[in-house]
Amino acid sequence: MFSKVLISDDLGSINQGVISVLEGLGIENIHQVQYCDDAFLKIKRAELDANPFDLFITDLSFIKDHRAQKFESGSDLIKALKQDLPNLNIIVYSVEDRLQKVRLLLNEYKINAYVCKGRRGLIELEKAIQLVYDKDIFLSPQVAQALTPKTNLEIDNYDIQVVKLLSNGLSQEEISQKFKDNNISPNSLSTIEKRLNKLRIQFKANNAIHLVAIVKDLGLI
Amino acid sequence: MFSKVLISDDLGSINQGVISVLEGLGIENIHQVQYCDDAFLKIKRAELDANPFDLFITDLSFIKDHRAQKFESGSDLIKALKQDLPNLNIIVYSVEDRLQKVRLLLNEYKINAYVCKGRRGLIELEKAIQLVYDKDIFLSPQVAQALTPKTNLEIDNYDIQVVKLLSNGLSQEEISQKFKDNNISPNSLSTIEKRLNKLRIQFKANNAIHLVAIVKDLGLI
DNA sequence: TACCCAAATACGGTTTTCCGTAAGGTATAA
DNA sequence: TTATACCTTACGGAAAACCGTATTTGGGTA
Repeated sequence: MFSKVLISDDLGSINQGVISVLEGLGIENIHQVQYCDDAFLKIKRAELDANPFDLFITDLSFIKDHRAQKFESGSDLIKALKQDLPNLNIIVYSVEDRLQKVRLLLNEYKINAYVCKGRRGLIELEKAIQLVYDKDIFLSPQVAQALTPKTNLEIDNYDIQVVKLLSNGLSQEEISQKFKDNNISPNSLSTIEKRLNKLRIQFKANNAIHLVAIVKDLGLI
Repeated sequence: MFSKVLISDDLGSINQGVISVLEGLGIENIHQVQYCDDAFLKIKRAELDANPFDLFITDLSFIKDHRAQKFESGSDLIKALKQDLPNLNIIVYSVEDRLQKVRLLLNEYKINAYVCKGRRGLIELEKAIQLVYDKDIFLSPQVAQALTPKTNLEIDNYDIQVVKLLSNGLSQEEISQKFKDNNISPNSLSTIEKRLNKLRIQFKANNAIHLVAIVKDLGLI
C-alpha cells in the first residue's frame, strides 16, 4: 500500500474523514494542507529530500481568504504538478460532477482517479486508493461516462463558440459583428439565429436562456 | 457538556470530522445519519423513549438520490423540528454563507448556532458547541452580520427563485403566472422585470442570459 | 385621520429574440 | 449540363425582453 500521502482540502472536516480512510488502510505517514500553494511546496520539498509522496488526494475548489495564492484551484495545481512529476499519483476528491471537467483532468492532466464527494464518497475513495495502487484508475459512477467520448452530442466548435459568447452577454447581433470582425464564417445574424434554433431543438430548450443553462450544466462551456 | 448528539450530513467525510470534534469534547453518545428523514425519525424516536438528544448538528443541502425524502433540505427539517421540540439545540454546519438564509434560520427557526464550513470550520464548530451549551448563540465571522439589519444589496430567496425559473426556460410572463398560481407575491410581470433589472445591475450583466450564466457560475442556482 | 414612503403594478415604446419563408450560392451526382 | 441537396443570407411579422415613467397599494407615522 502507499506509504506517504498528502491530502489537500480547505475544509478541515473533509480532511478528517479522508485521514480515517487512510488509517483504515494502514497508512501512517499522512500529511494534510488547506491551501494549494502549501501542497505544492510540500510535494516539491519532499521530492528534494528524496522522500517523496506516493499519493496526493486533493479537492478542486478552495475558498479564497486573506492569503494570496499562486494556485487558485486544484486544477491549476495538478497541471503544474504533472508537468514536474508525471509519475505522482493523484486522486481528485470533489463535489464537482461536470463531465467536461473530469474529462479534462483525466485526458490532459492524467489524474489517476476522480471521486465525487457524496454519501458514498469515502467508500469510493477507499476503492479508488486500492485501484490506483494497482496501477488502475477509478471514477465515481456519476462521472464514469467521462471516459466514453462525447457520444451523441455532435455539437461543433462553432456552436460552442456561439453559445459561449451568448453566455458572456453578447446579443446575437453582436456575435454576428464579432464574427465579421474576426473573419469567422458564417457570420450573418440569420445564420446565428438558425444555429441557435437547431441547438435549442437538440437540447430541448425553450429559449436561449434555457439553452445556456443546459449547456453550462453539461459542462460544455 | 452535552451528552447525546446527532449529526446529519450527506457527506460521510464531514461527519467524521464533526465526530472527532465531539470526541475531543468528551462526548461519547454520538449518532449520525446521512438523510434528513432519518434524522427526523431518530430524534422523534429518542423523544418517545424518554432519552432525547441534547444537540443536533446538521448540514442544509443534501444531494438527492434514489431514496425519496419527506424533508428535502436541512431547513425543512429544522422548521419541522422546532415546531415539535422548541427546546432542541440545533447547530447548522453548512458551506452556505448567504446572510438571508442565516437570518431566516436564526429569526424564524431559532437555531442556536450557524457555522460555515471552511478552513476554520471545525475550530468554529467546537466554539459553537461550547457557546450553545452555555445557552449562548454562535455565528461564524463571515455571517455574523446576519444579526444586523439587512443592507438592500443582498439577493434574497425570491430573486434566486426568479433566476432559477428563468434558467429552467420559463419566460418572464410564465414566471409571473406561476407565482400567481402558487400565491407567491409579488407576481406581476412588471415587478419581475424590475427585479431582474436590479440583479443585472448588481451582477454587471448585459442581459438575462448573461445574468443566468453569472449566477450559475457563482453557484447560487 | 391624513400623510408619506416605498414597494408593487400598469403601461407604452424600443430593441432583441423567435420563427417561418424565400432567395442566392455552391458542391455533388446523374 | 442539369438536378438536387444543403448551407448561407435576407426579410418580415409575432413574441418576448428591455427600459423609462406613471399610478396604485399597503404600512407606518405625525
